[in-house]
Amino acid sequence: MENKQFEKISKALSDANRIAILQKFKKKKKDCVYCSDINETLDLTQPSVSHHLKQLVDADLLISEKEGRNIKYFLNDEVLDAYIQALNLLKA
Amino acid sequence: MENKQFEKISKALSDANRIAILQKFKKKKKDCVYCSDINETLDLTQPSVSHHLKQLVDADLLISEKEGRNIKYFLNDEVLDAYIQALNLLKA
DNA sequence: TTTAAATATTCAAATATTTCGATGTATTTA
DNA sequence: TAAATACATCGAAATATTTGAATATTTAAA
Repeated sequence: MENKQFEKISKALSDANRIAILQKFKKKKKDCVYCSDINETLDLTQPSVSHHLKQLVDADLLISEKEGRNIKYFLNDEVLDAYIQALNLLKA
Repeated sequence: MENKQFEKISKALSDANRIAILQKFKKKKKDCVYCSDINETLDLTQPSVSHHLKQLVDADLLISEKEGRNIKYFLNDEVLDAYIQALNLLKA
């Protein structure tokens, strides 16, 4: 993984609200989470949530999929694994 | 690992200069790196390098040890592993 | 014990990020 | 087609981060 992508992912992970978003995937026991769910959970306005989701998508940590007027998000396990691998390489 | 610590580590990892610092540990094939080495490598003034090193130490990614008027840094593998574990938990 | 070397701290400027109100766009429903 | 719903974008304010010049501190050497 390129340093630039590593930096971008780290930045995406460096905010309490975005961490909370990612943790929703674990708690839900479903593989997708809806934008509206996140809007309800976080104590932020809709534009702020939209901004945070965009950062996660731009970092490729989340994959978004349109479903009518809703948006579904999926955790991108491949990118998460690649990030973990890059971290493991630091220990070499 | 607490979310707060996870956030702090992610933030520490979200800067190109700090990533370059961490990669010096791999490249050197030695387990410690001196402050002066990093000052020579990075294209930044000494106070800026000092600031970045402080962030890595504050996030517990680096352990610092005084040696005369020099400072030696060690990579904190335990914290790196704990961070990796927290990332793996996101996939659950 | 003065001087030099290595690193830290302070302060301010530049830049980036976060947040939200207002508004725009797309899609569904009435 | 008009209204409502879900989400995105814009613009601005508040806040945080990055950077370096100046200076302080600590330790070693002369």
